[in-house]
Amino acid sequence: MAYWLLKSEAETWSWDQQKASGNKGAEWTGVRNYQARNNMRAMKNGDLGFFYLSGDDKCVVGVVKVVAEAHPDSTDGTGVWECVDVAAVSGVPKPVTLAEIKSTKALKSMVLVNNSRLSVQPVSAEEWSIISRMAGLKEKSRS
DNA sequence: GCCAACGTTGGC
DNA sequence: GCCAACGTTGGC
Repeated sequence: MAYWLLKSEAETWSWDQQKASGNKGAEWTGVRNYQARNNMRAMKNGDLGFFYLSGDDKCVVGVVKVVAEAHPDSTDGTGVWECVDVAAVSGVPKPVTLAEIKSTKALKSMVLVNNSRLSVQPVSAEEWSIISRMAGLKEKSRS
């Protein structure tokens, strides 16, 4: 069981759209970066991820679950890029902002802090539990 | 709107 | 295979 962080812009793919896709989820398309693609290839069904908004929002707003492992990205014609399907698990009672993450010592080494441009990132179990707590998620929704 | 960080491209 | 030029992302 691994943890991830998936970045989106609200204008492109919002949390509302993610929720509306229901339990079947939706393809996480549009990733055009090898490191991000490789992270998606490493995802297993049932892995959890934070849904993070970049741009104006810059915060974790929800939790998603991998429901289909890496397969070709239907929006890509080159055959190079892949995506996974993710489904919304729950929104967070209290969004966790990038500023909060940056000011939390234990999260200093997060990829989000050190390589903010990577759009699909691994999250350690410790980071997952800290942010879950900050977000006001119940124990059940954590690991 | 600016700029730093990073990735990709293309010339050599 | 190196590196300069360029484009994109994302935080401020």
